[in-house]
Amino acid sequence: MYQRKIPIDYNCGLSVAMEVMGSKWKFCLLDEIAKGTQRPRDLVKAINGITKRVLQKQLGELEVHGMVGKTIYKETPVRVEYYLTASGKSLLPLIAALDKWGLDFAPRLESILATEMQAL
Amino acid sequence: MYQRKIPIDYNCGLSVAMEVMGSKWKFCLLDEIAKGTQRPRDLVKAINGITKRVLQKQLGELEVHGMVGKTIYKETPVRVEYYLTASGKSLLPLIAALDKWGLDFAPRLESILATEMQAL
DNA sequence: CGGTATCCTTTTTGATACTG
DNA sequence: CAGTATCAAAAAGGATACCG
Repeated sequence: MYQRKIPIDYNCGLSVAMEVMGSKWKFCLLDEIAKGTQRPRDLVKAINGITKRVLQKQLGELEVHGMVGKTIYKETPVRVEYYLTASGKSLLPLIAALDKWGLDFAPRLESILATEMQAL
Repeated sequence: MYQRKIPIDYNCGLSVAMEVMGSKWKFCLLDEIAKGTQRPRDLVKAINGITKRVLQKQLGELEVHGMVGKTIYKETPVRVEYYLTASGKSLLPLIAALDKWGLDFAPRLESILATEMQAL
């Protein structure tokens, strides 16, 4: 049975948003699918550092939460294509904003981390 | 020394954003500090489910990344107040958007999870 | 190829106690 | 009160093998 230590607070948007998107790969994943990468094997190649197992798990969660859907082509070997649902697409502006923020902040972060490493 | 399995890609905004904000409490934390909750003990009370230890760790990371700063008042017992830096404040619109998205999506998530539980 | 299961390692977390 | 350390428990992650 579905269990959570801390129940979701449906009156708190951040609580809901974190339930759905609170894993570090999910923004990347939706972004990549939106860009047209639809097949699992291509997603593994496209997203630096993700493994098959983790990808599979997060795609499954995104599917349960209604952010993505998939089409199965019964060829051999089988082909599967993921796509964004309407809910998933509604996150795209947010993802774009996050991406933009990250790009703006990148130089500062780089210098911060350089200093950190120097200190050690 | 500072170690990462997957180096940050400074050309990818999402990579940078996830490095800084990719823990599920950080959005909540910045939001709560922005609302005026500044002291660690109050943050623990205000944020449902967070523990002192985790709070401390994430505040430390946010501080290293330049999202928050703190003022130490040398009273007894000591009093510490966290505040948002300019960088931290620059995330507020994003947090607000995320919060709004979550509120909009809440009813749908609630019904999805209800169905999930029924199925088991 | 997509998906699942297994085994094992690494991280994260919770509870607790201690210091200034 | 804020912050750190310790230890045990839980969760997440990598590698691999197998099935349809």
